[in-house]
Amino acid sequence: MTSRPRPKQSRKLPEQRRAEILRTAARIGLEEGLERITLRRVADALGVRPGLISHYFPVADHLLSEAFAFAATTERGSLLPSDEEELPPVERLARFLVRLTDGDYRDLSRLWLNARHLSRFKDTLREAVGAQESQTRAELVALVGKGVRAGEFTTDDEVRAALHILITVDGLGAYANDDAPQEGPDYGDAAIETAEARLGLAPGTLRARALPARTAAG
Amino acid sequence: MTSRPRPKQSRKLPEQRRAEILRTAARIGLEEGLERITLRRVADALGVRPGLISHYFPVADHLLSEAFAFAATTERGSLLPSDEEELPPVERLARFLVRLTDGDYRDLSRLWLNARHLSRFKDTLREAVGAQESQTRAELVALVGKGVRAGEFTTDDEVRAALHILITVDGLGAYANDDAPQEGPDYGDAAIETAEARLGLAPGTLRARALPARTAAG
DNA sequence: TAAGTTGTTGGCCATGTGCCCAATAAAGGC
DNA sequence: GCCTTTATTGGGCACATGGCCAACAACTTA
Repeated sequence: MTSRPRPKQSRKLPEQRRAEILRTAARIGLEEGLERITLRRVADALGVRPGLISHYFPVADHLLSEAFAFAATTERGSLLPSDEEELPPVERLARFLVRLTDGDYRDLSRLWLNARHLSRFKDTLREAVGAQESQTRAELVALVGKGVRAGEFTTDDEVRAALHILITVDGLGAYANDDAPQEGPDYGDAAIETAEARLGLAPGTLRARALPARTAAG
Repeated sequence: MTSRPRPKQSRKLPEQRRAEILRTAARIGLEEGLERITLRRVADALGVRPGLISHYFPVADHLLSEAFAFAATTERGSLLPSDEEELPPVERLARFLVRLTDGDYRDLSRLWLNARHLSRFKDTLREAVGAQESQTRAELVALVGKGVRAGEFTTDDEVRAALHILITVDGLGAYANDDAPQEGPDYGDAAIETAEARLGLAPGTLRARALPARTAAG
C-alpha cells in the first residue's frame, strides 16, 4: 500500500519555476490582496517549501512588486488589448470603458487601490506602481491621439482629456471595497460620461459602440 | 537622590483617557498609516502600557475604525467648515476645492486611500468608511443644492454633479502616495475644473472666489 | 481609617512574518 | 559510472502582533 502520490522533490527549470511563482503570487495578490503574498502563502499554493520562494526572491518585497507588475500588465492587456484588428479608436475606447464599468474588473480596481496604498511603505512597489501608471497613461494618450487624428474625437488637449478620463476611472476604483449601498444613487457611468464630454462624443455613443455592430449581418 | 520624575501611574477619568487614546490613535493613523495603530504604538505615544489600550478598546479593530472616523470628521470640518458665516455657496465650494488642491491635505488623501483599502479586510472599518462617505456626500450635495437655489450654480442634476466632483477628488487622491514625477503633466486642478464644468461656472471662477475679495477694501 | 471599586501594570501565550543556514537530492558534465 | 552544481527541503531565530489574566495602586465611599 505504499502509494507514491508525488515525488518528494520535483525539480524544475529555474526560469520555469520563477515564472510559476510570479504567476501564483500575482493571482494571490489579485484575489486576496497584496499583503497576502507571503513566502508561506505562495509556497502553500505551489506545494513547495517557503525557503524555495526565498531562493528565487531573496527579498520578499521584490516578489511583491514584480507580482503586482505582472498582474497589472496582464489585466491591462485584457482590458485594452493591442490594436491588431485596427479597430476605430472610438470602438477601442468604448470597449475599454464599458468593460471596466460593467465587466468583472472589481478585483483589478481593488488591486490598484491596494498597490497605491501599500506603495506608501514599500519603495520597490511604489516604483512599480509608477511604471504601470505611466504605461496606462501612455496607452490611453496614444489612443486619444489616434482618435483625434482620425476625426473621431474632438478635444483641445489630448493629454488632459486622457488624464481626466483616468482620474475618473481611478476615482470610481476608490469605491471598489465599499459595501453596495442599499440606498443612494451610484454613478458607475461617470467615466464613460466624462470620456464622451471630453472627447466631443454624443452621450450614449460609447455604450453603443462597445459591442461590434452585428445588427446588419446578424 | 530619589528623584521622583513621574508617578508610576497617573490615573485619569475614563472618558478623558478614552478621548486621549482616540485622539492619539487618529494622529498616528493620519501621519503614519492606519496599520500603525497598534496597541503598543498607541501606548508608547501616551507613555502607558499596551494593556491599558486594550482595557478601553478590547477589540483593536474598533479603535482603528473609531480613530479613522475621528480623523476623517476632524479633517472634513477643517476642509469644509460649518456655514456659520452664511458664505455664498460658490465661495464655500471654492475654498473647499482650492484648499484640497493646494493646501497640505496630502495626509488626508493618504488616510482615505489607506482606509478604503484596509476596509477590504476589516468590517468595522468598512462601515466607518461608508458612514464618512455618506456624510461627505450629503454635505456636498447640500452645498450644491444651496448654490443652485441661490442661482449661483447651474446643473440639471445636483446629486450627479456633486458625486462627479467627489469622484474626481477621490481620483486625484489615488495618486497621493506617488512619487512626484519629474516629467509629465500633472492635472491637479481636475477637481476644480470638473466642478466649474458641472456647475455652469466660468473657468477660473473657483480659484478667484477662493480668497475673500479684499481688492476693494485694500 | 478601612474597605471597595477600577484604572493600570507586567507578564505570558499563540500566531504570523521575513530571513538565514545546513542538509538533501535531482540534474547535467565528464 | 562518478562528480559537480544547485534546486529543494527542514529547521530555527528574531521580531511584531492581539489578546488574556493576575497583581498592583489610585481614588472613592462608608
